[in-house]
Amino acid sequence: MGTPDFGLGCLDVLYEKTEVAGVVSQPDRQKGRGHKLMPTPVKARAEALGIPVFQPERIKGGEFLETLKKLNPELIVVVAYGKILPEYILDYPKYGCINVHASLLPKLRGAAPIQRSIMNGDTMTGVTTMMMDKGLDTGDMLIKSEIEITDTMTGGELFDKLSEIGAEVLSETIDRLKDGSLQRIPQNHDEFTYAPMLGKETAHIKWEDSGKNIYNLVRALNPVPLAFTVMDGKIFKITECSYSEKPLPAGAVGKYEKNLGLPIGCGDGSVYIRKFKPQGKGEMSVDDYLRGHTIPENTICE
RNA sequence: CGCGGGGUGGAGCAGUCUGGUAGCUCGUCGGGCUCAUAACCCGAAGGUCGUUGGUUCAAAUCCUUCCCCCGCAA
Repeated sequence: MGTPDFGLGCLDVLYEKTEVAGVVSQPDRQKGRGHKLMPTPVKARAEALGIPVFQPERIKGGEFLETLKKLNPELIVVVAYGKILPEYILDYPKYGCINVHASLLPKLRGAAPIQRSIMNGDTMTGVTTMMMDKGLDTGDMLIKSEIEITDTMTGGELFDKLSEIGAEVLSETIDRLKDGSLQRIPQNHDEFTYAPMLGKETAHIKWEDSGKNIYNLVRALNPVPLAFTVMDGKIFKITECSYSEKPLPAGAVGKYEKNLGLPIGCGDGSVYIRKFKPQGKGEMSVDDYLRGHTIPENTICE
């Protein structure tokens, strides 16, 4: 069971190592301009591999139980599916339900561990496989793999790396499940943290925050959904920046500096914007933008 | 038919409302100045104004067809 790109590597692993009875993904949603109906990435891959796909609108009710009985799985693997599984599903397979989670549990339980780890300024993260139980990412851990987060890594880069590692960890988990050497390690429930879903306001830059936090937010949300600010009523999505101690009032634009970018004041100094996406435009350097536009000093960003 | 913005030399824009010589800041190339420079001065090249049809003496500009890009939304 899975929905976004993150699950593709895992699906391939399962396809190689097991007999995949079926794939469950979220229903297709209207996406993009013109409300076009787009298949989820996992669905698209599954169809390409010739695996039957199921997209129940709700899994709590009895309808899905019918499907489950028909497929009669010995094991269910859940990778970023996006719905909470009721107990009747968790209890159904002989070998239980295994989840691939993109954090070092018990840290960052929840929906958005990848972006949150960068936003928090963490230097290490990883992937954990676990036996699912009825709590939110609270089950016993199976195999864990760590990775370093560098200072410049973006959410997208980390996403790709973790997605690779996720497939490797799942592969090992499956192997050891088969040879019976898998061991369950309970989580230390006193040390957990949450990684809540990213809402729209999460991406809105709060200029009274520290330069480092804003920098982390910008790279965590790159390439999607991108951290943004509002200047003169227009949205600017920030794609590349740095921070310094140069003092400026929070949210106020300073004088453009050729080698650094456009400074905007924050809680403990200022953030230099080097590249951004003005509303209705593609990504461009601030330098290019200023050839055709003027951003007066002391313009306030909200 | 969900709402909205846009397509003008290589880049970023102005000009469109109120039709009348294709403009700005850069970049590129050539030359000059300088110990020197991403600085400064002089000069040059480079544009079917997204596409189709129409109105007009005359269309980047007004009407029309289609294409493409993007923001919101979901």
